Amino acid sequence: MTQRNASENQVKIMDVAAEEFMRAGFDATSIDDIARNIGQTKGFIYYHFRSKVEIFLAVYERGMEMVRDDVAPWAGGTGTGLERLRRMAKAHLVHLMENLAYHDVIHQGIEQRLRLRMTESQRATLIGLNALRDEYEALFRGVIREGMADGSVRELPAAVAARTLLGGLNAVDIWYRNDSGQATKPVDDLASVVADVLVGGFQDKG
Amino acid sequence: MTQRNASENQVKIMDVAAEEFMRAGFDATSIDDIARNIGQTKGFIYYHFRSKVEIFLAVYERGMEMVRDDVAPWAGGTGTGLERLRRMAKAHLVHLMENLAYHDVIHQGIEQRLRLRMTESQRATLIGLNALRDEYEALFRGVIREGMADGSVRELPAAVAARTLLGGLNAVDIWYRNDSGQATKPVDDLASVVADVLVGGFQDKG
DNA sequence: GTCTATACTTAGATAGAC
DNA sequence: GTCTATCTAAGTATAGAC
Repeated sequence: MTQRNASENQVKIMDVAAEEFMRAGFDATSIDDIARNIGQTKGFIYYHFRSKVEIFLAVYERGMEMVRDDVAPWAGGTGTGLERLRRMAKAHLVHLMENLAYHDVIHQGIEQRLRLRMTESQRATLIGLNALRDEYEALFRGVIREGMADGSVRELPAAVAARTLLGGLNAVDIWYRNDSGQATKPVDDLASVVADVLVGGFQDKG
Repeated sequence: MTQRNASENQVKIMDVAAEEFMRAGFDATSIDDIARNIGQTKGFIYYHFRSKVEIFLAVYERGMEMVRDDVAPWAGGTGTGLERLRRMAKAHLVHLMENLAYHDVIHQGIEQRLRLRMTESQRATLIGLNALRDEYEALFRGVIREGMADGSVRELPAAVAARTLLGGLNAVDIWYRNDSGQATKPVDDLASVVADVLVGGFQDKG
């Protein structure tokens, strides 16, 4: 399913499924759990999706497309590579904090463990999603390289650096939800602090 | 089980279980899978552990104790707070790369999803492990604060900064294993690059 | 389109043989 | 101490009613 085609009911199922996958993990979430949380039954779910894995993949795709659409514009625009990198990092963090469940599913998807239990066609879908993910990572690699070219970013291996940055950004989904004390801190302030720590290491101090 | 008391067979089970948990995740790993990989049967496992959750918790504990024992010495010693923080980050990374499976289980444990399906006594064990984890995090917070005091680390909220750093360090376990091209790069070099990116953002540039 | 009833599979855990 | 046989529960998926 491309997200453009998703019906209203499918989106409802994805939203609830994302929350449940975050709460208990993919395996421990039953189709009945998802149905119950919508106030429907199994049959409703199976009418809209072929299997639990399909729901997971749809959530993963939807999440990736949403964050990419939010962050991609910041790769362009004015300023040095470093400045744009910081804007991208912050936009990613704000999106993550406001769509925790989707990001948690992306995180689970990246871990690739489900891959082992997929059918051939589901695996093909996952490969497509991995491409989407690579494309997103490439957005960061590109801006890092532009920063090295304009002298704002110090010399470093762009691929490793991009993964380190994205890993640090995504890891926020682990503790952000677990710490209600932190959650009261305004999203924007918290995103700034984390973005500064993570992007600061890219700066050329020469 | 405290790790001091672990028998040879228990360690063998933990080592194999950690690999399987990494490969397929906790839920999708059966006791039979673990037994088969040791060349034994279910009965062998259940003689040494009461349940699958107990194995998971034991692996989590063992992993946390191992990394703490490796990293803690670097919190002390000579140099500024920033220099010591970098040594800790690098030691953490090297340990992670050389004990991927244990770190992957720690990562799963931190996500707290299993908590929902635990007995009271297992939950109590998990709370103890969370304390161990907090203690480890405090090691980083402490050195960050020392760095702010000696002027090597810029002013920032230590708690958020420590979590951001540790999140970035731990996220390496996601891609390190998935990229055989990177894995050929010497562990030490890769650890240096990642540590520099992550700790660089702490530096006081004033 | 949605619900109910059910078939089927998998795997955690235990009892008892050896 | 380890193995084999078995009980049991849970949950995916489907068929067919409405």
